Formats: sequence, structure tokens, C-alpha cells
Amino acid sequence: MAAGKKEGQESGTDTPSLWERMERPAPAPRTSLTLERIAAAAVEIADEEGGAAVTMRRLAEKLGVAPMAAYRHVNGKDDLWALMIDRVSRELAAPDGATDWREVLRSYALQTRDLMLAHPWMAVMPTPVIMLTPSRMAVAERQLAALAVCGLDADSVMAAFRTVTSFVHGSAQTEIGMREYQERHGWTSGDETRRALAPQMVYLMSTGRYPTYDQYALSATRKDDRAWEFAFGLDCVLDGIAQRLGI
Amino acid sequence: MAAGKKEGQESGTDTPSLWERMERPAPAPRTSLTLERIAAAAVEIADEEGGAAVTMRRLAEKLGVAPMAAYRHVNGKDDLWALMIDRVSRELAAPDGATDWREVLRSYALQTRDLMLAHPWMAVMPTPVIMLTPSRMAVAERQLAALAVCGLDADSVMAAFRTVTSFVHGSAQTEIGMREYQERHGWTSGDETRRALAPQMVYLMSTGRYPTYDQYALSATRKDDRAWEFAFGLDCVLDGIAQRLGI
DNA sequence: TCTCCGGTGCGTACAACGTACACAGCGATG
DNA sequence: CATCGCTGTGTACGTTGTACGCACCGGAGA
Repeated sequence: MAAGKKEGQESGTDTPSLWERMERPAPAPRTSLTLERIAAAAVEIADEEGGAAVTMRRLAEKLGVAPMAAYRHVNGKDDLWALMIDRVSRELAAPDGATDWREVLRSYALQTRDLMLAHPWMAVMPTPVIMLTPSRMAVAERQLAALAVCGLDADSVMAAFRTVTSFVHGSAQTEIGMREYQERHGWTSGDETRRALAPQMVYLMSTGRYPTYDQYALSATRKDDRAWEFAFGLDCVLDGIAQRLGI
Repeated sequence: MAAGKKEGQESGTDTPSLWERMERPAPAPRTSLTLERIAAAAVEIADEEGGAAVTMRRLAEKLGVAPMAAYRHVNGKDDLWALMIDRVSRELAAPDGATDWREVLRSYALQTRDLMLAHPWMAVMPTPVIMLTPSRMAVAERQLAALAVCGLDADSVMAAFRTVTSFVHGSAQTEIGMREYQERHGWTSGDETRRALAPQMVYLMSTGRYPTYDQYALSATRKDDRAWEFAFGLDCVLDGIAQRLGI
């Protein structure tokens, strides 16, 4: 990455905590740069040019400002990523009127997958930062509240919530990884990918060590239908939770 | 990251496919560098100094060789990562004697979590590369074979397999992310983390927008028992699959 | 035996990265 | 009018991935 030390910077312990600063409107004079503008610009870059294109220099260029300017507002790239995650996560809408825990969790899961597919750079974000942003916490709050009404103990509620979240993230991440791998090589379909990948696979398959893999990977008919696969997995997870917790 | 272009490098389409090259013993004369040695050194660095420490220069230093030497054997960092993933994944052992699909999948899931926790750098690897390595495919093969004997259609087999895999990866990744976030700040326990994180959380919580989150996160007693949480989630997923597929 | 030649490893070099640090300008406040 | 704190600027350093050309060696063909 880069030089210098970063330990103990702690993302604003003495300064008023990024999120607090974000919500008070325009505290200082001559403020052309705001957390809002910074977040918006960064997300725009990431969406248009990929997550790797979000560099402090490119961001400054987009903001029409010197490379170091943004550092007055964010502690570094970690803060910037948190800002970006928070911004796009605001799109996640509470399912209107749904009170059933299953409906709520399912809705958020599907929305989260869509969101991550729409902003693939979310897949490579450091996970802990994902949890501590206002809009992510609002999502968690809504899901925990939906589970809370079932009369479960706290541990079960947290475990159920995290189980679904883990599946959603793992699933979306895999899907995005595959997609980017394809796009990086210019393949546009699953079949084309398999054809292009053949030279790399041919040796492995020719060893005859993966007969089942070979057979199933070829004979599956919905193997490129990720949406179906995701929904299937999600329903399995929800089924399992319902059964195991008796709700 | 770095300069230059990388599109279309394709990781060895004309050359004999990394994995093929890895298995033939010592093809060329004066070969002091081998894929085995490279992989071993890279893994050692990653385990001891973290995944970010695996740079081509550090690798060369460990191998007692010039910075560019390894490029004769791997196409770049992508290949190196694939090599590393493959190497540590060889530790995954087929559960001896188990024929029940559930036992097989469960065993691999638990082993995979352990493996990822033992080699946390696995969490940040690009996912597609994870699937196309010999030892990962051997793991997939074993699991698919276990599912195959249940008489399911190919799509169900693949979906079930990928559902579990997604959960395992998402879960382990989250856990590793949290752990590294803690370690980066020198916190050693969940309580210490919560205390240290308080300044950042205090504003968010003081808004009163996350009452359920607040309540449950505090009252849960096993919230730091990740192994239990993982096992719970895993059993939910397996329950759901069994129920939905009728196996 | 001498000559090539393909596979290895080395050295240099470059563009781009994150960010530390000192400085400059402005608005509100005394 | 002087002062202060915050905002944006400029320069600079150390580190990254890797392109490119050269040097060397061991075995094959003459």
C-alpha cells in the first residue's frame, strides 16, 4: 500500500466522529468540500471506473481540488470507504408494512444483493467498517427489531441476523468476483467463460480427479442463473433458522 | 496499486497452465526457483507478517533472489495468490469414512473456517481464483460427490454446495475482518473493543435510532463466541437444505 | 569440440500509490 | 486592526507492481 504508520489513528476519537460531523450542516466558513461531496464523488468514481480507481488523487481531481485537500475531512482511505458504503447503503429501504421477520430479512437480503451488484466495489471493502456506518446500522436495527418480536433470547436474535448477513455477503461477493473475473477478460456469458477457461481447466480435468465436478458443472441447467441460486440459498437459510429457532 | 496494463494477461493460456507446470517435477536446468518454493515462501510471509506483506520484493528477499526473478514462474500477483490458496487448501482433509452428505459438508465447512482463521490473508483473496485451484476443486469434488448420492438433479446439487460455501466464506470473512480490525488497534477482547469503539458509537447510539441494536448487542451473552455462532449458522443452513431438498 | 539457443535470473526504471508536513489564505472574533 | 482556527495547497518520501533489456548457463546440433 503505502508508507508511514497508521496504527492508533482510530478514525476520529478526539475529533467528533465522522458521522457526527456529517450530520451537522456547514459548521465552518468557506467550506467548499463537505463529507457529502466527498462521498458522492468517490462513489461516482467507483461506480464508473471501478473500486480500484478511487485514489486520493483521482478523488481530488474529480472534486477540482488539490490531492491533499480531502485529508482535512477524512482520516484516510478507511474513512473514505466507510463514507462510500454508508452513502450507497441509504438506498436500502425498509419493506413497507411487513412485520413478519422472514419477510423483512428476505427483503433486505435481496436488496443487499442488488445493491452490491450495482456497486461491485462494495465486495472488496473491509468488512468491519461495513457494520459501523449509520445506514448499515439502520438496516441491522430494522432486522433485529423484526426478530425481536418473536420472543427469542438475545443470542438467537443476533445469531440469526448474522447468519443471514454472512450468507448474503459471501454469496454476493462470490458472484461479483466471478463477474469481474469474466469482465476483466472480456467474456460476456457463462458459456463463453467456460470456453475461454477451458485451456486452464483442461489439464485439471484431464487428470480425471474431478469426475463429479465435471459431470454436474456441465449438466446443471441453471448454473448461470445467479439470482435463482441466491434465492434458493436464501430460502434454505431462512428455513433453517425458522426450524431451529421454532419461529 | 501499480502501473501498467494487465488486461488480457490470462494467467497462462499459451504456457502450460500453472497447475500443469506445478506437477511436473523439475523441467528446466539450473532451476533453483520452483513454484513449490515460491508458494511456500509467500505463504510463510503472509502467515508471519500478514497478507499485505506479500510483495514481490519481500518474496524475492525471502527466496534470496532478485525482485524480478519470480516473474519467470508466475504471471503476476494473481498467480501468486492462486498458488498460495492452493497450497494451504491442501490441508483440508476429507472426513474419513463419512458418507452422509451432511457430515461431509459440515466437516469441510468447519475445516475451512479453521483454515481461514489460521491464514487470515485468505479472506481478502479475489474469490474466483479460489475456485480454480486443484486442491479447492478436490474439496468441491468431494462435496459434490457426497451430494450426488442423494439422487438430486444437478442444479440442486450445485445450489446446495454453493449455498454452504457462500455462508462459510461470508462468515469467516466477517470474523477475520473483525479480528483484524481489533488487532490493528490492539484490542484483545470483545469487551475491550466495545469500550474502545464507544467514542465512535456514542454519537450514533445517542441519536436513539437503534434501540433494538443497542439492547441486543449489549444483552447477548455469546456475542463473542464466534465458533458457536458459526456452528449455529451452519446447522441452520444445512437444516434448510435438507428440508428444502427433502434429503 | 565449438557453437548456438532457450530458459533463468538480474538490474534498472517508471508511473502511481497513500500520506506526512509545512505553508498560505480566508472568516469570524477579540 | 490584530489574532486565531480552519481550509485548501505544494512538495516530498517511501513503497508498490511490473515492463524491458541484458547476462548467464547447460544441453543440443554442427
